[in-house]
Amino acid sequence: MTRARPARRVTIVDVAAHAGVSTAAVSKVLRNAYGTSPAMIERVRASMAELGYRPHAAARGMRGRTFTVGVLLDSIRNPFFAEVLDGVRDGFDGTDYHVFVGAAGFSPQDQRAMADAMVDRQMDGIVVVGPSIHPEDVADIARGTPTVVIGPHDPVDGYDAVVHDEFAGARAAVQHLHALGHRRIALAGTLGTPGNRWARRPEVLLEEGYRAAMAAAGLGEHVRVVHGRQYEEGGRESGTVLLTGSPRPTAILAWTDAAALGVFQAASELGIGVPADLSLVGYNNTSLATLTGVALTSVDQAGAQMGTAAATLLLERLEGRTRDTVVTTTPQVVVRRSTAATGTTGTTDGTDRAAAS
Amino acid sequence: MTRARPARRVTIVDVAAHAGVSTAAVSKVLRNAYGTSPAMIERVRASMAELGYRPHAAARGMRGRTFTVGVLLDSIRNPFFAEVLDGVRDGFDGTDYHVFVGAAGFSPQDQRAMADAMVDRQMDGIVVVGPSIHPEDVADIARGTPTVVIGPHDPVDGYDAVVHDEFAGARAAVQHLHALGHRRIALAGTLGTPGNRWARRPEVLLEEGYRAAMAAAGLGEHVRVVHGRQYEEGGRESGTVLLTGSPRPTAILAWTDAAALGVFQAASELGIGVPADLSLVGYNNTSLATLTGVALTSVDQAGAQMGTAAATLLLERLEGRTRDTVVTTTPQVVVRRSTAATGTTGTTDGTDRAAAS
DNA sequence: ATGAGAACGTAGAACGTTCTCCGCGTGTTG
DNA sequence: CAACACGCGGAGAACGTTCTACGTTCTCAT
Repeated sequence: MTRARPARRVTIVDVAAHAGVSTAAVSKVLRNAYGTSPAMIERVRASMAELGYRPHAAARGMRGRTFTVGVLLDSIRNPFFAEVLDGVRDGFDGTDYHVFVGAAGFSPQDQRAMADAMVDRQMDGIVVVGPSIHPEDVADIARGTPTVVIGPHDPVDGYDAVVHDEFAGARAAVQHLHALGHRRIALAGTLGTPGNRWARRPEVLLEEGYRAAMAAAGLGEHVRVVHGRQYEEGGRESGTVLLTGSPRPTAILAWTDAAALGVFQAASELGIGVPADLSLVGYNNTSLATLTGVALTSVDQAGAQMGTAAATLLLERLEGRTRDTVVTTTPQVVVRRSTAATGTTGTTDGTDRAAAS
Repeated sequence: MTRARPARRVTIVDVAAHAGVSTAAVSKVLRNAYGTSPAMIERVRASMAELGYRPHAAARGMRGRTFTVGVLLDSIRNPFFAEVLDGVRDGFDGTDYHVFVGAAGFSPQDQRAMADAMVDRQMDGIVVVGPSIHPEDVADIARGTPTVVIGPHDPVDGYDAVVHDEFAGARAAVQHLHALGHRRIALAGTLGTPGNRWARRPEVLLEEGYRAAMAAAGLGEHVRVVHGRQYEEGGRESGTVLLTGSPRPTAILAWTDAAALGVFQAASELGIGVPADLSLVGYNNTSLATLTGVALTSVDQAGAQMGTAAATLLLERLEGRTRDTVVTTTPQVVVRRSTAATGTTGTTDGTDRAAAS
């Protein structure tokens, strides 16, 4: 009513007194546990509403659940994560769980510390997105707290995973480019985060898929891979290397939309037109792909869907499932204006000298 | 050592037993409170290390602090928030506090619910970034939990604020453009989030600064303002409106980098070159500004610095300060390649017919 | 009527901290 | 030498839940 004093918190005890029942009864209503009559539920609910009761999460944490799940990632800056997060939030919508994000930074120590912080705060579940943090650490944490990993394809061990079929995604991209007549299709890849110990990271599968698809299309001799750093700068560096090399590729698949934009930048600087002289395919189909008139063709990986899947898996774990489960999502090439058929320009020099990575 | 059984948590009791002291003593060491000898501190510390003790945040929450602060924002997607968050994390670096992000979405109800969730989890402090959430709600929450608001210029009431001088920023942008010879300088602004009840939101000050600067430069008759929606789409719509109107502006100041990219897109679609036919200035100087060869001139608002300032203010509050404090950061125009002097192209038609907003 | 269950509620002990007293030694002072 | 202060450490009561036991009452077949 009046905003008055600092207003001591309304507790279960207050509600119990007001409703004329025991605290245990109130607790039961709260958790809709066994042993409550409709009449009592009604009365308690009314009291809770009237008093404006809100459960004290910390106190809950001492006994049971905190109704909190943590999403652990390296940086907010990655637009793909935004999609995943939306999916996770969606997946928990309608439940009593709240989602908090921990942006841990890139060092393994910091990431481990963040994970510990989540555990210390009695979070009920943790979603690790992107191959942050060491796999052993994940297994370690999963021993105490239900955990879902989004990204790496390594065999799970006491936790669940949501993965995307990068192998198929790379294949689809190569096929798309090959269908347009491209033969010298290069990959701007990455070696991944230093210190990362996952073996089967998304980038690894993507490269395997690329190589396999090239071989299957009879383009094995045109395989060309450059490993760059993260984000735009990495893409720009890789792009420069690829586009100043000889023979120059007519198409580049980048392992990330951001990297693709970096390649685009390198191309502009070299006076190479996209898609006239170079077809460019990104990966993840984030908002970057549609930005700024680039209209990047990109492989969609349905980040939101992956997030929702992670939420569902976590909820199942919280319900008691113990068998490790892996969910795989499938890619889809979204064609925009950064890819075009070859031969639309005279840049092709006919020679097709091979160049392996 | 051995990873062994599910490993019951190491508690203060275990540490006490191991060090041969009371739990109270351990607690004192933990909080470096009064009444401890160097010898005892040493012994307890050793035991904590050996046993791998980590404080149980939920239990702490029942009594004192949880060493947790929450950052409340609408969406992770905003790259400016990424900068702010980095600043906040920086500001808490070296302390025992951990930072968690709540992405609440755009509805006032959801934002309030998120704030409540943070309070329920006994977070020690809350940073509200961007004019999310109602001001009355903020005041309400601040009554129980130290709070810092980043963005709006409304008078504070029981909390602290970090604001940026958008008035000066807009003025600097206009001056920059005017110095390049531009006279028909338009503003692609916004009406802000619907349902938002802050009166002096950043956009409002920005528009005021724009109008004042135009007047001061004797360009009052060229003032032209369009209010669009959020992000790229909004910028694109506004850009289309402005660029198809007559007389067409030779320069546009957008209230956000994303909006500026939208304007850029609209310009491309209309065959209007940047900066040849149109000079474009963004706001916030986020990573978007450097992306994709756009090389956007933008007004830097030092997001990281704002975040750090917020952290500092919060720490001070937690130390006991009660007087409301406001920190203001100053803007700086970062010139890139989206602005150029007029007259470099023949598009100028000489007529300078006025057009008020 | 009687007893067996089911249905409904309650008491009270955790959970892991913090923090207010309280007491014990050991000087220090009048 | 009594009185007192001070430095150090401990006992134990919170904090707001959950949940296991355990009563009590009701239902219903025998």
